[in-house]
Amino acid sequence: MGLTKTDQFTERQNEIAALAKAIGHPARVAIIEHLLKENSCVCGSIVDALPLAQATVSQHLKELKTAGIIKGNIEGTSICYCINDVVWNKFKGILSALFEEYELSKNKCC
Amino acid sequence: MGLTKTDQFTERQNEIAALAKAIGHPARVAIIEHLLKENSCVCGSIVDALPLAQATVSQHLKELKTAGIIKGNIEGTSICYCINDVVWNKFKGILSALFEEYELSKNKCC
DNA sequence: TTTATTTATCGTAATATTGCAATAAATAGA
DNA sequence: TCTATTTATTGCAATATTACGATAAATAAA
Repeated sequence: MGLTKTDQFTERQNEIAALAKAIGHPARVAIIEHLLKENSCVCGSIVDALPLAQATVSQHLKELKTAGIIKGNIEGTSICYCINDVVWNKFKGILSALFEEYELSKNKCC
Repeated sequence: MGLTKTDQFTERQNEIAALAKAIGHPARVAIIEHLLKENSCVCGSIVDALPLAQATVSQHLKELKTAGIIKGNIEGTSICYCINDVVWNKFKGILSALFEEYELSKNKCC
């Protein structure tokens, strides 16, 4: 119990869920927004921008990285984070398709 | 500890996170997909379509309802569930804006 | 080499989520 | 009223998430 039955769902369902879950926390949304806005995406600037401890931010960055949404490049002592183009576009595509399905469905019963 | 600092983030960040979190589980993605596909959206048909116990499905439905993504109409002994048009479109809009921001950002540094 | 800077990891506590069986609640129909 | 059907809720166990201080690891600079 307490364990999601991943193998019982389709790959697409698990994929959407994993990506959505990754941005399912305000801190991680804030990180994404920051990466979209700022020129610099050095880890430290993200930590400064968030109202959380460095360790906590690092943990959120790790989750986004695990989901594939962001990637980091080592730059001396610091790390430059940014959105992962491929995954981000895939995410966009998958969600667009989902929203598109809704437009096409005419069976609104309530 | 262990409690998300909701008040430290913007309304938009919390909004995106809450909606994303709601579809951040394969079972709930499956429910959404089912509602998009099926004519009937009676609760029982959703339970039959998912590889989970009735109580578990009911719990997932409650979460989607709490997030506002779906709504249910009582129809005799059963309940007819469907996507909440207003919230779904809002979700679409918010995410489209987020993806749009990425298109416009030219500061890909890694 | 030593020190400072930057980021990741560990350990821990509090809380949340997932899942199910059992049971309750609510209504339709006999 | 009694029974069957349908959905929600309760109670519980297992696991996951969130948060932070302390500390480790890795590199730059003195």
